[in-house]
Amino acid sequence: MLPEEILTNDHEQLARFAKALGHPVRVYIMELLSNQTCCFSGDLAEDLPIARSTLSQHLKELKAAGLIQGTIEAPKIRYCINRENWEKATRLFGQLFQSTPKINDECK
Amino acid sequence: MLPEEILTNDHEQLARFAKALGHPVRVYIMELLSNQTCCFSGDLAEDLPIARSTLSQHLKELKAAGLIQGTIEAPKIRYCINRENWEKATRLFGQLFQSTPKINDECK
DNA sequence: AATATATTTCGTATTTTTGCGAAATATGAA
DNA sequence: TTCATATTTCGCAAAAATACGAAATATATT
Repeated sequence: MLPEEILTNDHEQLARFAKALGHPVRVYIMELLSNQTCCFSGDLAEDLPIARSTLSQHLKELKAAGLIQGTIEAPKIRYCINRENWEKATRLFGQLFQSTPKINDECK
Repeated sequence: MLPEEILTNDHEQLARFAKALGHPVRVYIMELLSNQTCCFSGDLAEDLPIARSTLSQHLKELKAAGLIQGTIEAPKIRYCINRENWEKATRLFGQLFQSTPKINDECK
Protein backbone atom coordinates (compact mmCIF):
# COMPACT_ATOMS: atom_id res chain seq x y z
CA MET A 1 0.00 0.00 0.00
CA LEU A 2 1.22 3.43 -0.89
CA PRO A 3 1.10 6.10 1.77
CA GLU A 4 -2.11 8.09 1.59
CA GLU A 5 -1.51 11.01 -0.64
CA ILE A 6 -3.35 14.16 0.27
CA LEU A 7 -2.81 15.80 -3.09
CA THR A 8 -3.85 13.28 -5.70
CA ASN A 9 -3.17 13.09 -9.40
CA ASP A 10 -6.67 14.36 -9.98
CA HIS A 11 -5.95 17.44 -7.91
CA GLU A 12 -2.80 18.04 -9.90
CA GLN A 13 -4.52 17.43 -13.21
CA LEU A 14 -7.46 19.65 -12.40
CA ALA A 15 -5.12 22.40 -11.23
CA ARG A 16 -3.23 22.11 -14.50
CA PHE A 17 -6.40 22.47 -16.53
CA ALA A 18 -7.61 25.32 -14.33
CA LYS A 19 -4.33 27.14 -14.64
CA ALA A 20 -4.49 26.85 -18.40
CA LEU A 21 -7.94 28.45 -18.24
CA GLY A 22 -6.66 31.14 -15.93
CA HIS A 23 -6.51 33.87 -18.54
CA PRO A 24 -9.43 35.50 -20.36
CA VAL A 25 -7.84 35.05 -23.77
CA ARG A 26 -7.46 31.34 -23.17
CA VAL A 27 -11.01 31.07 -21.89
CA TYR A 28 -12.14 32.82 -25.05
CA ILE A 29 -10.20 30.42 -27.23
CA MET A 30 -11.50 27.32 -25.47
CA GLU A 31 -15.05 28.63 -25.58
CA LEU A 32 -14.68 29.21 -29.30
CA LEU A 33 -13.16 25.81 -29.94
CA SER A 34 -15.75 24.00 -27.88
CA ASN A 35 -18.52 25.54 -29.95
CA GLN A 36 -17.09 25.50 -33.44
CA THR A 37 -14.82 22.60 -34.13
CA CYS A 38 -11.64 24.34 -35.20
CA CYS A 39 -10.02 27.65 -35.96
CA PHE A 40 -6.88 29.18 -37.33
CA SER A 41 -4.46 31.20 -35.29
CA GLY A 42 -4.92 34.04 -37.76
CA ASP A 43 -8.65 34.25 -37.17
CA LEU A 44 -8.04 34.62 -33.48
CA ALA A 45 -5.31 37.18 -34.05
CA GLU A 46 -7.73 39.36 -35.99
CA ASP A 47 -10.29 39.39 -33.22
CA LEU A 48 -8.10 39.58 -30.17
CA PRO A 49 -6.37 42.76 -29.01
CA ILE A 50 -2.97 41.15 -28.54
CA ALA A 51 0.16 40.62 -30.61
CA ARG A 52 0.41 37.48 -32.70
CA SER A 53 3.41 36.32 -30.74
CA THR A 54 1.45 36.71 -27.54
CA LEU A 55 -1.42 34.74 -28.98
CA SER A 56 1.03 32.10 -30.03
CA GLN A 57 2.18 31.76 -26.45
CA HIS A 58 -1.34 31.33 -25.19
CA LEU A 59 -1.94 28.63 -27.78
CA LYS A 60 1.29 26.98 -26.74
CA GLU A 61 0.15 26.94 -23.16
CA LEU A 62 -3.21 25.43 -23.98
CA LYS A 63 -1.39 22.83 -26.03
CA ALA A 64 1.01 22.09 -23.17
CA ALA A 65 -1.96 21.56 -20.88
CA GLY A 66 -3.32 19.14 -23.45
CA LEU A 67 -6.48 21.10 -24.15
CA ILE A 68 -5.87 21.78 -27.82
CA GLN A 69 -3.90 20.39 -30.70
CA GLY A 70 -2.79 21.87 -33.99
CA THR A 71 -2.56 20.38 -37.43
CA ILE A 72 -0.65 22.02 -40.22
CA GLU A 73 -2.79 23.13 -43.13
CA ALA A 74 -0.20 25.17 -44.88
CA PRO A 75 0.46 27.96 -44.67
CA LYS A 76 -1.90 28.03 -41.73
CA ILE A 77 -2.31 25.88 -38.67
CA ARG A 78 -5.69 24.58 -37.70
CA TYR A 79 -6.29 24.39 -33.99
CA CYS A 80 -8.80 22.01 -32.50
CA ILE A 81 -9.87 20.94 -29.10
CA ASN A 82 -8.25 17.81 -27.71
CA ARG A 83 -11.44 15.87 -27.21
CA GLU A 84 -10.03 13.28 -24.87
CA ASN A 85 -8.57 15.80 -22.45
CA TRP A 86 -11.50 18.14 -22.80
CA GLU A 87 -13.70 15.32 -21.65
CA LYS A 88 -11.34 14.62 -18.80
CA ALA A 89 -11.51 18.28 -17.82
CA THR A 90 -15.29 18.19 -18.12
CA ARG A 91 -15.37 15.23 -15.78
CA LEU A 92 -12.95 16.69 -13.24
CA PHE A 93 -14.60 20.10 -13.11
CA GLY A 94 -18.00 18.44 -13.07
CA GLN A 95 -16.96 16.38 -10.07
CA LEU A 96 -15.71 19.43 -8.24
CA PHE A 97 -18.86 21.43 -8.85
CA GLN A 98 -21.37 18.66 -8.57
CA SER A 99 -22.09 18.91 -4.87
CA THR A 100 -23.87 22.03 -3.81
CA PRO A 101 -22.49 22.86 -0.41
CA LYS A 102 -24.94 22.72 2.44
CA ILE A 103 -26.24 25.91 3.90
CA ASN A 104 -24.43 26.79 7.03
CA ASP A 105 -25.68 29.36 9.44
CA GLU A 106 -22.40 29.96 11.16
CA CYS A 107 -21.03 31.22 7.87
CA LYS A 108 -23.94 33.52 7.12
CA MET B 1 -24.31 50.98 -28.25
CA LEU B 2 -21.04 49.95 -26.82
CA PRO B 3 -18.41 48.55 -29.15
CA GLU B 4 -18.57 44.78 -29.29
CA GLU B 5 -16.24 43.44 -26.70
CA ILE B 6 -14.43 40.28 -27.59
CA LEU B 7 -13.37 39.50 -24.06
CA THR B 8 -16.49 39.75 -21.93
CA ASN B 9 -16.95 40.05 -18.21
CA ASP B 10 -17.82 36.38 -18.14
CA HIS B 11 -14.49 35.53 -19.75
CA GLU B 12 -12.70 37.62 -17.15
CA GLN B 13 -14.70 36.19 -14.30
CA LEU B 14 -14.23 32.62 -15.40
CA ALA B 15 -10.52 33.20 -15.86
CA ARG B 16 -10.34 34.62 -12.34
CA PHE B 17 -12.06 31.58 -10.90
CA ALA B 18 -9.92 29.24 -12.98
CA LYS B 19 -6.74 30.97 -11.93
CA ALA B 20 -7.74 30.62 -8.29
CA LEU B 21 -8.18 26.90 -8.91
CA GLY B 22 -4.84 26.72 -10.69
CA HIS B 23 -2.95 25.13 -7.82
CA PRO B 24 -3.43 21.62 -6.40
CA VAL B 25 -3.60 22.86 -2.82
CA ARG B 26 -6.39 25.25 -3.71
CA VAL B 27 -8.22 22.55 -5.62
CA TYR B 28 -7.94 20.36 -2.55
CA ILE B 29 -9.32 23.07 -0.32
CA MET B 30 -12.27 23.82 -2.57
CA GLU B 31 -13.03 20.16 -2.97
CA LEU B 32 -13.04 19.77 0.79
CA LEU B 33 -15.20 22.82 1.35
CA SER B 34 -17.69 21.83 -1.29
CA ASN B 35 -18.21 18.49 0.39
CA GLN B 36 -18.13 19.40 4.05
CA THR B 37 -19.51 22.79 4.87
CA CYS B 38 -16.59 24.40 6.64
CA CYS B 39 -13.12 23.90 8.00
CA PHE B 40 -10.44 25.56 10.05
CA SER B 41 -7.14 26.67 8.66
CA GLY B 42 -5.44 24.52 11.28
CA ASP B 43 -7.12 21.35 10.07
CA LEU B 44 -5.81 22.02 6.60
CA ALA B 45 -2.37 22.87 7.90
CA GLU B 46 -2.15 19.49 9.59
CA ASP B 47 -2.95 17.59 6.43
CA LEU B 48 -1.11 19.60 3.86
CA PRO B 49 2.65 19.43 3.35
CA ILE B 50 3.17 23.19 3.32
CA ALA B 51 3.98 25.91 5.82
CA ARG B 52 1.11 27.61 7.61
CA SER B 53 2.05 30.94 6.12
CA THR B 54 1.93 29.41 2.67
CA LEU B 55 -1.47 27.92 3.37
CA SER B 56 -2.61 31.29 4.58
CA GLN B 57 -1.63 32.81 1.27
CA HIS B 58 -3.59 30.19 -0.64
CA LEU B 59 -6.62 30.90 1.51
CA LYS B 60 -6.16 34.59 0.92
CA GLU B 61 -6.12 34.01 -2.80
CA LEU B 62 -9.29 31.94 -2.73
CA LYS B 63 -10.88 34.67 -0.67
CA ALA B 64 -9.72 37.34 -3.13
CA ALA B 65 -11.30 35.36 -5.95
CA GLY B 66 -14.50 35.28 -3.92
CA LEU B 67 -14.63 31.52 -3.60
CA ILE B 68 -14.41 31.31 0.17
CA GLN B 69 -15.05 33.43 3.20
CA GLY B 70 -13.83 33.21 6.75
CA THR B 71 -15.57 33.93 10.01
CA ILE B 72 -13.72 34.39 13.25
CA GLU B 73 -14.43 31.74 15.84
CA ALA B 74 -11.67 32.64 18.18
CA PRO B 75 -8.98 31.70 18.38
CA LYS B 76 -9.63 29.94 15.10
CA ILE B 77 -11.08 31.05 11.82
CA ARG B 78 -13.76 29.00 10.14
CA TYR B 79 -13.54 28.97 6.40
CA CYS B 80 -16.57 28.29 4.25
CA ILE B 81 -17.39 28.31 0.63
CA ASN B 82 -18.93 31.47 -0.75
CA ARG B 83 -22.10 29.91 -2.00
CA GLU B 84 -23.12 32.72 -4.31
CA ASN B 85 -19.83 32.80 -6.16
CA TRP B 86 -19.46 29.05 -6.11
CA GLU B 87 -22.76 28.86 -7.91
CA LYS B 88 -21.60 31.48 -10.34
CA ALA B 89 -18.46 29.44 -10.97
CA THR B 90 -20.55 26.32 -11.35
CA ARG B 91 -22.65 28.07 -13.94
CA LEU B 92 -19.72 29.55 -15.86
CA PHE B 93 -17.69 26.34 -15.95
CA GLY B 94 -20.87 24.41 -16.76
CA GLN B 95 -21.50 26.69 -19.71
CA LEU B 96 -17.97 26.26 -20.97
CA PHE B 97 -18.05 22.50 -20.75
CA GLN B 98 -21.64 21.91 -21.75
CA SER B 99 -21.14 21.57 -25.48
CA THR B 100 -19.31 18.46 -26.52
CA PRO B 101 -17.24 19.48 -29.51
CA LYS B 102 -18.16 17.85 -32.76
CA ILE B 103 -15.93 15.16 -34.12
CA ASN B 104 -13.67 16.54 -36.76
CA ASP B 105 -11.74 14.35 -39.11
CA GLU B 106 -9.21 16.94 -40.14
CA CYS B 107 -8.00 17.04 -36.58
CA LYS B 108 -7.73 13.29 -36.15
C1' DA C 1 -2.49 41.90 32.79
C1' DA C 2 -0.01 38.00 31.19
C1' DT C 3 -0.11 33.71 28.62
C1' DA C 4 -1.24 30.48 25.12
C1' DT C 5 -3.17 29.47 20.67
C1' DA C 6 -4.39 30.31 15.84
C1' DT C 7 -3.66 32.75 12.01
C1' DT C 8 -1.92 36.45 9.14
C1' DT C 9 1.39 39.75 7.47
C1' DC C 10 6.12 40.98 6.40
C1' DG C 11 10.44 40.55 4.16
C1' DT C 12 12.85 38.06 0.99
C1' DA C 13 14.22 34.95 -2.71
C1' DT C 14 13.14 32.25 -6.68
C1' DT C 15 10.35 30.97 -10.39
C1' DT C 16 6.71 31.68 -13.59
C1' DT C 17 3.71 34.43 -16.34
C1' DT C 18 2.69 37.94 -19.44
C1' DG C 19 3.69 40.91 -23.07
C1' DC C 20 6.13 42.95 -26.98
C1' DG C 21 8.84 43.40 -31.42
C1' DA C 22 12.36 41.33 -34.16
C1' DA C 23 14.08 37.42 -36.20
C1' DA C 24 13.51 32.73 -37.59
C1' DT C 25 10.89 28.96 -39.59
C1' DA C 26 7.73 26.53 -42.61
C1' DT C 27 5.25 26.01 -46.67
C1' DG C 28 2.62 27.16 -50.90
C1' DA C 29 2.74 29.90 -55.09
C1' DA C 30 4.96 32.35 -58.84
C1' DT D 1 14.52 29.40 -56.54
C1' DT D 2 12.50 33.44 -55.00
C1' DC D 3 8.57 35.62 -52.89
C1' DA D 4 4.65 35.99 -49.92
C1' DT D 5 2.00 34.39 -46.05
C1' DA D 6 1.28 32.32 -41.49
C1' DT D 7 3.01 31.18 -37.36
C1' DT D 8 6.50 30.36 -33.91
C1' DT D 9 10.65 31.16 -31.33
C1' DC D 10 13.92 34.35 -29.28
C1' DG D 11 15.44 37.91 -26.25
C1' DC D 12 14.09 40.93 -23.23
C1' DA D 13 11.58 43.36 -19.43
C1' DA D 14 8.01 43.88 -16.07
C1' DA D 15 4.71 41.88 -13.18
C1' DA D 16 2.77 38.11 -10.55
C1' DA D 17 2.98 33.64 -8.17
C1' DT D 18 5.12 30.59 -4.98
C1' DA D 19 7.42 29.44 -0.86
C1' DC D 20 9.64 29.99 3.57
C1' DG D 21 10.62 31.61 8.46
C1' DA D 22 10.22 35.36 11.58
C1' DA D 23 7.48 38.73 13.48
C1' DA D 24 3.01 40.69 14.27
C1' DT D 25 -1.85 40.37 15.32
C1' DA D 26 -6.11 38.83 17.46
C1' DT D 27 -8.60 36.72 20.94
C1' DA D 28 -9.81 33.36 24.65
C1' DT D 29 -8.15 31.77 29.07
C1' DT D 30 -5.74 32.09 33.39
